[in-house]
Amino acid sequence: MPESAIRPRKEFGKTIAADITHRLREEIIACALPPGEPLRFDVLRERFGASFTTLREALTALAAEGLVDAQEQRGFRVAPVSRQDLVEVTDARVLIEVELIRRSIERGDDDWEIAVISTLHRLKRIEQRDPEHPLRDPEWKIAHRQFHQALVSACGSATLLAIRAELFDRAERYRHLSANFRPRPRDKAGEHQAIMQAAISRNADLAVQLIEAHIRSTSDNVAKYAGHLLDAE
Amino acid sequence: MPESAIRPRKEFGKTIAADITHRLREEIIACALPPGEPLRFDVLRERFGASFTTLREALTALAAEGLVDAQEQRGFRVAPVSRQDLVEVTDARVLIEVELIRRSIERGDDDWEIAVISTLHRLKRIEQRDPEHPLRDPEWKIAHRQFHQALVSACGSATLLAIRAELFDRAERYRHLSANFRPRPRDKAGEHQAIMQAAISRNADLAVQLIEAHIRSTSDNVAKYAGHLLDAE
DNA sequence: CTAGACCATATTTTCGAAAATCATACCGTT
DNA sequence: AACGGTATGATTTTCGAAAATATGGTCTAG
Repeated sequence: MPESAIRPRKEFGKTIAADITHRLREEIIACALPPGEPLRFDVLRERFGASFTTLREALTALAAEGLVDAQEQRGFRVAPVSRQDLVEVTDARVLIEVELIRRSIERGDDDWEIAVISTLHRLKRIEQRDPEHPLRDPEWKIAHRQFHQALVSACGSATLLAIRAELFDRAERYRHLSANFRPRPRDKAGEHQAIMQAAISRNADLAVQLIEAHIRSTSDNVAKYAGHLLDAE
Repeated sequence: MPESAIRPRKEFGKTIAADITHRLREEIIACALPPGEPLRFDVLRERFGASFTTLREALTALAAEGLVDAQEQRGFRVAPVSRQDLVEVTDARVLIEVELIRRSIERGDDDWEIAVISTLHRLKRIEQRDPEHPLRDPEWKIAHRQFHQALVSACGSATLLAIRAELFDRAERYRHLSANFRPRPRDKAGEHQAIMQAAISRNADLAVQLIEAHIRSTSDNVAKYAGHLLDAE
């Protein structure tokens, strides 16, 4: 297969549809496709090199995740943003993440501790490299996601983890939205370190308190520096 | 349009895909399509009279809801059931529903009270008609769903309501699974009445306690009477 | 000048054929 | 007999044309 060796067509999944779902998700989260933007098939077809129906499948999946808004007979658009939605997402994240942290701290074994410690370690390494604009570094984004994922990974519920992951994605889009206007990243490194320590030392109450503050302060920052974008919709 | 006047093709949505998504969801929840059943396109094509790609879109949407299991390159199947999944769904429902009941009781206005009272009234009316096998009566199912929906409808978060709705659907499938083996329905009418009264009188702690017991006892019944089906998978 | 009907165009939605992939049975070799 | 490779049929996945629907502009009647 000479062609696929040059530029593999399917990078993330076995099917083209799964691949495009993944790429579209990334672009929407990163606000490369801005909120509210109409997703016309002609444009998508050229950009992603797939047919109508394949794109349709991807958009349908993303609509179920809340990243795309399907308007029957009138196509799709990137899910709009709003203050209300930001509040709801933040709120839902706190409710669920707090519970999952508690369960993970209660049930986590050695592997869990190792995962928490090592993902934080990697995150800090990457931050040292370029501490200015972490959100623009794809590696930082992945490492950040993996650290937070590791924290709750021992909760024992795949169902709640899936819900948590969707909410995390939706929240990350808001972080990107405000990244261009935020003067300077606040001290996330310190917060992550404190959360890790509370978790590893099995201090559930403290970990929960820190996580909630972490989620809410991020959200507050978005509202503060991207407020004008939230009202415009 | 003579043909569509005879048998309208799209009953639930403007698009055929949305319509089929709806119909497939109903059949899966009702276990007309049994858990684990392979969903082959030839069969679906004949049964629903739609083309490959339209069916694919519907299946993709249901996969995101957790009612269908997509196995890349090897098609779709009805999501399997298991003890573990039942426990997770029950558990997640309690976590979320309890919170939403609290918020609804705190925020609910007159319209909310009226909705709770009237949906329960309708439910009781239907139960009087045929108290034996409520789950086999489509009207009872709708009324039951609407009562529980009304209870949490004033919570103020569309995001959490959407998550709740998905979990409700997944739980309802388990109820259907055990319905054929359960000797007799327990006293749901009384439970619903008590929940309504606690909610209307703004007794949040009591309402929460009753709802949790309601959800857990339903789940326990499923495990008790459909246990053999859960282990077989 | 406004409201409504009508046409032309743009866009989405649906379809079935064609390509890609998987599962199975068969065959030859060890 | 066990194993590995290969051909065959079944099934999924993808494609672009065709149908259905929405959009926007023009004309006419009131």
